[in-house]
Amino acid sequence: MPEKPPKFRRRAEARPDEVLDAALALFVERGYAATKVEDVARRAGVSKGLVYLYFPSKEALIEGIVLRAVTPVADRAIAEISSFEGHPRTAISTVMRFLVMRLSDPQVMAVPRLIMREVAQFPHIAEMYRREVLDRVIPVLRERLQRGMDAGYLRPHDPDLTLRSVIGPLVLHVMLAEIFGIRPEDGLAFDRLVENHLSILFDGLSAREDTK
Amino acid sequence: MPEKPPKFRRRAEARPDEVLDAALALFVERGYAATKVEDVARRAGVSKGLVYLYFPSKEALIEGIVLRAVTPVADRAIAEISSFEGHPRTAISTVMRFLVMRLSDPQVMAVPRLIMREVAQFPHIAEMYRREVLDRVIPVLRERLQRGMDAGYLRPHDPDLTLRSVIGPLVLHVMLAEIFGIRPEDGLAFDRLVENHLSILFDGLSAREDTK
Amino acid sequence: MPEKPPKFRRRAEARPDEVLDAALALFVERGYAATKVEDVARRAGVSKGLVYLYFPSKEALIEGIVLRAVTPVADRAIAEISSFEGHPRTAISTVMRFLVMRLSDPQVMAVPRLIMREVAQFPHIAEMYRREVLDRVIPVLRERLQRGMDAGYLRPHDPDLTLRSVIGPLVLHVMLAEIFGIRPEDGLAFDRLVENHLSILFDGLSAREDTK
Amino acid sequence: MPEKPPKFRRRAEARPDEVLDAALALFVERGYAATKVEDVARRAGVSKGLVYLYFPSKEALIEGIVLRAVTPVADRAIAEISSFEGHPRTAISTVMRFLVMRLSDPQVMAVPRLIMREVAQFPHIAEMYRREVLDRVIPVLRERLQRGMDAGYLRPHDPDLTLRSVIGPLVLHVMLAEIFGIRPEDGLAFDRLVENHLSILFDGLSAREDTK
DNA sequence: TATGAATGAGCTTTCATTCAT
DNA sequence: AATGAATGAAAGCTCATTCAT
Repeated sequence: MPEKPPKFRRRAEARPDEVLDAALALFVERGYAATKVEDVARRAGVSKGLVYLYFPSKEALIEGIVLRAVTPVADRAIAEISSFEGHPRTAISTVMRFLVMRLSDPQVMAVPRLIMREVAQFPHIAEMYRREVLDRVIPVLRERLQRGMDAGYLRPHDPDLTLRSVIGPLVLHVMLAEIFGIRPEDGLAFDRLVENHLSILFDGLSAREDTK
Repeated sequence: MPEKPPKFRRRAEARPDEVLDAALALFVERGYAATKVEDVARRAGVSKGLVYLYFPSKEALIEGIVLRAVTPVADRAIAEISSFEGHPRTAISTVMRFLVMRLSDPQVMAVPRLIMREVAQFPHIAEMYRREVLDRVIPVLRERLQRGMDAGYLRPHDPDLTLRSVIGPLVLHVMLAEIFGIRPEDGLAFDRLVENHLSILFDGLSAREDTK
Repeated sequence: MPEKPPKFRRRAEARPDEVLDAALALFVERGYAATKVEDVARRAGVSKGLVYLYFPSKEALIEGIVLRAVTPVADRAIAEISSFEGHPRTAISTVMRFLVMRLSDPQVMAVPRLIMREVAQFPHIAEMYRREVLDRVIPVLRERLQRGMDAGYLRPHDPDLTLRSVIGPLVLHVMLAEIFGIRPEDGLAFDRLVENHLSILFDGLSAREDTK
Repeated sequence: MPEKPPKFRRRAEARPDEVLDAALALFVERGYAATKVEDVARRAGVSKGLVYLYFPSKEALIEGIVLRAVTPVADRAIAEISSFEGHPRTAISTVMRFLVMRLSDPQVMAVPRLIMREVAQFPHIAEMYRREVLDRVIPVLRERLQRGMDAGYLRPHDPDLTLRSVIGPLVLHVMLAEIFGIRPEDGLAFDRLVENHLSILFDGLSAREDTK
């Protein structure tokens, strides 16, 4: 009778994170619905029961992933936006480049990818995301646009709608790539996207009449 | 016991459409996963078996909805974009206003709402949507931007990336509203969104140096 | 490839009862907790899913069993008690003998056996049993005792407590037999129990002083 | 950081009893099935593992509770019954009043409450209860009834069946109260129950013909 | 002694799909 | 063309029990 290997390995502190890593990988790979809790457990090298020791439900896994990943990014983005004085172009450009740099790390990109694919299914998580990210980032961004307008740097506009013009293209770019597989020939090309977008955003698409 | 005759017998050909209507309503109301085929049947006033007579699977229902709704809109948008000559601002503005007018009809809006919520779950449908809509609209739009650039109406840019700047804000606006419940105080405010966006898109956000 | 036998057999009307019969048999045999819904289905010769077509949950099976079996008996007992005039001894004796006759049918006895074993676990069912049986039988019995007392047939007593003296011995007899396996050598001996009990109940256990 | 020393260290020997106390409280509160071993541990202020050090299984907890509580009562009841000479009415009345006094202590009452609710589920425990209590008390009681009959104090009857008439009402009274929530308006009213029952038991319910 | 992280068999319930009628 | 009874695979979750520490 061969020796059975020890069943246990105590790593209480690391475990929840390991489980979350496994879940993230699988959810991105095959989607939330198609992933069984047992798969997550197997991937994390633990038993099904252990997953439920740390997370009360399968849905809590997605919640945990999003919460873990998203808050720091939001914090950073807010800090970045707020810190800059002067022309908002600098602030927005910096934040956007920072975001893009972070997103270029596939490990990091996995989360927006997941959010994009699944969040709409889970009102609970959508709400959490709104609370943790959108409700914090949007006001800061809106206020920054307002200040830029008040200071005469930006043309008059509705800041609440303008922020859709600021962020929307980035969101659509990721959606096209992740959901529909439509991306530039040289990959995600985040850098080029941002440069192209910022140029349009601030200077407009129209050829200047005086330079025409 | 005399048979109570139906007042008038529905033409059989209308049936699939009625099933699709019922499915659309329910999918939007409670989501695809939470909707049972039996619910769809009941709502359409037919039996479960009949649904399967017209559609081979539950997924085929979503497919049918998207296909039915999306192709005409794409056709129309393509025609619109292509037909305009001169400054592309006119073409893009017209298409966007047309889209927005259509989307303001809740009946029509239901479909993008559904797509937004569910399409990511179904690679099959995502692919179909890409094929039927994106692969047809994107090239036309790209080419129009290219022409505008060639003709000197538009500043130099990468048309492939620029179209994200054109469409992205609209997509984000709908997402914020539908998924996260974030919308302007006066409702969806599509008109104001489009005006604000078009102004930025073509003239930029920056105050003109010469007018400063 | 051998012919697969037809999967279906349509007997919609009989099915719920067949399922209940199977459930009753198994619950009595091995207890509620130890019986899987799948076992019930197999015993009834149907699929697991069918059970859930007629009964929303496993617990609903017990509920269904009790409800089906118990209401008619309660009805009959009430009618019996109410109908008799004169000395309540006759009424009570008749009812008790009727009950005992019914209980001697193992098919019928199965239900009290089940109630005795499981009902305490299910507040929901206990409540239903109280509502359907106890709340209907107890007032009738109490009132009968009261009338017997008013008419001078019975010595003064508290009818509410007395009915425990009337019914209790029967209950204990069944409990001893079913739960603890303690029963007279000649089996359940319901008849002898009832005669013995009725004699004590009405005439007392004490030897009459005047006959001593 | 200095260790906060426990005020006094519980003697290890008290532990099993404390665990049993916790288990009893929880089993009565929410039932055996709904109580997790971990709950018991927490309530007892020990770890889950320790419970298993003292009791080999969850079922052993119930067994321990019943065993601990029931033997002394049985012993006492047996002694009481045996000790009395003369009219068995005195013996039975005394025992019954003693029982009732004990049962009025909620701490004590908890055990019959538990037995009533759960014992039927556990053949093992039912058997133990039969062995420890019923097999010891019943013969004594039966023999006492027999002696009372032989001595001419009691009318002729079958002592084996009569003891059901003696004990049954008490059992039913507790069942109605505990399982179905049916009890006299002034609470359990054990005293009144016993007086009412003893009067019927010995003197019968019928009005004496000669006093009528 | 004492802990509590870890296990995993087991069970209820759901629902898309089938097909006899 | 139409029905709806019947199927059964599939998956989330629980919790008594174990054992490395």
